[in-house]
Amino acid sequence: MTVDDVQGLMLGVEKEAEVEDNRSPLERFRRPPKKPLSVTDIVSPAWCELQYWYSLTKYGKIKRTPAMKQGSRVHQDLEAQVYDVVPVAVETREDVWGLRIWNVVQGLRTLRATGLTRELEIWGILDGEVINGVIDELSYICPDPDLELGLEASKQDPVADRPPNQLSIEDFFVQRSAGINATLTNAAPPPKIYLTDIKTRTANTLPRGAALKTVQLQLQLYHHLLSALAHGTVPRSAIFSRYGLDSTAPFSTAMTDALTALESTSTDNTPSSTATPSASRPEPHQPNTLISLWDLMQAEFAQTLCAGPASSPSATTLSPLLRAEFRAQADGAVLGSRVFVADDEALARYVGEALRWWRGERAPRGVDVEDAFKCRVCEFAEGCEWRVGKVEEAVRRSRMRWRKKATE
DNA sequence: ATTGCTAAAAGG
Repeated sequence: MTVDDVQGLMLGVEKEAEVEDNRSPLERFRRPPKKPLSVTDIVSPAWCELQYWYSLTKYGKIKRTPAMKQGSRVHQDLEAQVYDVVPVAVETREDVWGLRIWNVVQGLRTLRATGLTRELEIWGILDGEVINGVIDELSYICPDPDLELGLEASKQDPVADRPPNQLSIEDFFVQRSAGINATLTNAAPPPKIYLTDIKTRTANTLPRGAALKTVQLQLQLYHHLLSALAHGTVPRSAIFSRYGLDSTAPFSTAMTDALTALESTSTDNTPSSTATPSASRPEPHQPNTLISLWDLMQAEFAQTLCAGPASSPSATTLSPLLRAEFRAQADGAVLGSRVFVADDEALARYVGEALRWWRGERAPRGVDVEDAFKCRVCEFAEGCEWRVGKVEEAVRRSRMRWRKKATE
C-alpha cells in the first residue's frame, strides 16, 4: 500500500460522512436490527412527511411533547378501568413475546365477557412489510345505529340468515344486566364489534381537517389489519422471523407456571366456568411455545370476530363503522365523537403513496400553503427547504399578479 | 416519591 492509497482511503472515509445517505427511510429506520413499521409510521406522515423525516434523521423517533405525556396519562387511566396488572417474571425474549400475545388473548376474552376491551396489540403484513399497532378500544356498542341501518339497507346482497344485531348504548346496558353474556355465547349470533380511537385535546373543541384525517386513517388501518387477523390470513412465521424469535423454543419454567396460573384465574372469572366445577372440565392444553400461543390467539380472534365456525370465512362481525372519540386533556371528559365508514380503496390509495416514500421511490412532501399553520409549532421550520420553497412560490405568484395588474 | 428507558401511541 502506497502513501497515495492511504490518502485515498482517508478521503474516502471523510467523503462518506459528508455524502448524502441514499438508503430509503425503510432501510435506514425500519429494517433489522431496527424495529418494524408501526401504524403510527404510516399515519403520522399525513400531518407532514418532512417533519416525520426530520424527526427520524435527527432523533430516530418523535419527541414527546407535554401534551403527549398528558394524553398518555388519560389513556393509562382508561386502560386501568378494564385490566388488573399481574407482574410476571420473564427470562427470554420468547417469554416477553409470549406475554404480549397472552395479553391479546386476555383482551379478546375480556371483550367477549364484558363487551369492551382496551389497548389491544395487533400484528400484520402491509405490502410485504411486517407492521404492528395498538387498538385503543373494541366494543359491542354501535356508535351510530342509524348509519348502520342505512349501510345494511344499501347492501346489494343482504345477509338473510343473520339479522342485524347491533345494540344501542341503552340496549347494551339493559341486555347486559339481564345476563346477555350467556345468551350471546350460547344461542344468538356473535355481536358486532366496533373500533374506537380516543384522542385527548388541549382545547375543548372537536378537530377538523388534518387532525381528523390522521385519526380516520389510523382507524381504517386498524380495521384492515384486524380483518386479516379475523380471517386468519396473517402468516405467523413472517412475524416471528422479522422479530428474530425462535417460535418453537419452549417458554421458561417461570413463564409456563405464570401462564398456567393466569389461565386458571381467567377461566374461573368467566361466567360460563363458574357454573362448571373446574375439576370436571378437561384441562386445556397449555401453550408452551410462541407457535402454539399464536394459534390460541388466532382461535380467539376467530371466535370473537367471525359469525360462527360453520359460516363462510368472509363473514366477519367486525363493523365497518369506525369511531373517533375526543376527550378533554385536563380531566378526560368526553367532548364528542365522529363516526366514519371503513373504505378499503381509499386506505389502499393512501398507504400506497405512504409506502412509496418509505421505500425511497419519491421525496418527502411538506405541507400545502393552506396548512402553513403547522409550521408555527414545528421545531424544524427554520431549516425546512420545503417551507422556503413555498414562501418563494407565494412571492412569485404575487409578483405575477402584480405584473398582470400593471399591464392591464 | 417520581422520573427515565424499552414498546406504540401519545398531540398539533
